[in-house]
Amino acid sequence: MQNDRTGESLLFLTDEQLRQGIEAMFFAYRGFTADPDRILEKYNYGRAHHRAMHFINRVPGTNVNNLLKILGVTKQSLNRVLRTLIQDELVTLKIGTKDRRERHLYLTDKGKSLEKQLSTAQSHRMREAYRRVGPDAVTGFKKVLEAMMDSKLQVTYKKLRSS
Amino acid sequence: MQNDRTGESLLFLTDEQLRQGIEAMFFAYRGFTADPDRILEKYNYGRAHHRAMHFINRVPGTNVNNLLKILGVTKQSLNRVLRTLIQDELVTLKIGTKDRRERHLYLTDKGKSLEKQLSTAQSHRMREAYRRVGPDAVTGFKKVLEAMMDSKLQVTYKKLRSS
DNA sequence: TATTTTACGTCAGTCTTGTTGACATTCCAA
DNA sequence: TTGGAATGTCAACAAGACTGACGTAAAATA
Repeated sequence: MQNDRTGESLLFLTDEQLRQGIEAMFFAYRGFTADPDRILEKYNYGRAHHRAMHFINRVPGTNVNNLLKILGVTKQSLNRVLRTLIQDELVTLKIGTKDRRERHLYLTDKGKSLEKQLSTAQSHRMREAYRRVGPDAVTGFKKVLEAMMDSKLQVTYKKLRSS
Repeated sequence: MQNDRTGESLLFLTDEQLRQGIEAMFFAYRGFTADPDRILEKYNYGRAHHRAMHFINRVPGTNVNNLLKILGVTKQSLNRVLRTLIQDELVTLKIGTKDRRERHLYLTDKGKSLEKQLSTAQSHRMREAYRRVGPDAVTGFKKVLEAMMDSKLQVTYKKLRSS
């Protein structure tokens, strides 16, 4: 309805600009997932498999609980995905030595190969986008995204950065 | 594995930085949808309903085909959502006067009210993020998102901006 | 040592949201 | 007048999320 000019330093922010940001997120996320989705389809996997593989690759030897926290799904949901990945020999389990209740997850060579394919496709689009807009825009991009996360996820995100 | 320094102007882009961007998108999208999701749950609606309402609000009187292009789903999938929104009197149909096959979609007052609730919640988070990072970061944020869209969606996005 | 808690797996059932395929209706335009 | 476009709808299916309940092994603790 009206421009929203409540705060002192917010003068540059109109409802229209916020709405544009919302729509940009919506459309960009479609692009973000489009390339991996096409590859996954060929193997009869979905985004859930991609996400699991991504973070197992990122944090090799992670236990199930930790992965659950990162992904934000239930164990039943993750388990279904993990089971097929293990059956297909993309992921292996190792029982913890210190705490034998824990299962540590690793990508096999086959798993690493598919993960590489997926991340290459996804990175390619991001690299192209970065190249077109320049480094300053990239800095801003990441800052806004980080500020949009729930605080718990922000912690998770930062932990991953420093690992 | 190794730093990726293939192109001339890409020296600033490492695999690690790209991966951070990917993870930032993943985590931020969770934040992006979290607040509306909580509201939708109370009404027994899902994200699909939110998206439909958002764009019907944005382009009042749009026909079904146009909405399908924006949303990128099948008509059967959209129809299910649309049917419940019409039953619940959040959306109304008007048969086209020029082409009577077309159905033009509008939000009712009730629909506008819920849409407002949802967009307020979503905007609030984005406004906060913007406030924290400052205007330059916001510009970069939008630039990168736009560059990440499929070219067809980029056109759609720009059309919405100028409408 | 006995009990409780934790980590994990699994079975069963449900929901949302997406898909394909087929078919009917309305109606514009050639 | 007829072909094709815009739309609605029925049916069937799948991915991927959820809840709830139950089981097992192992660690932690009382």
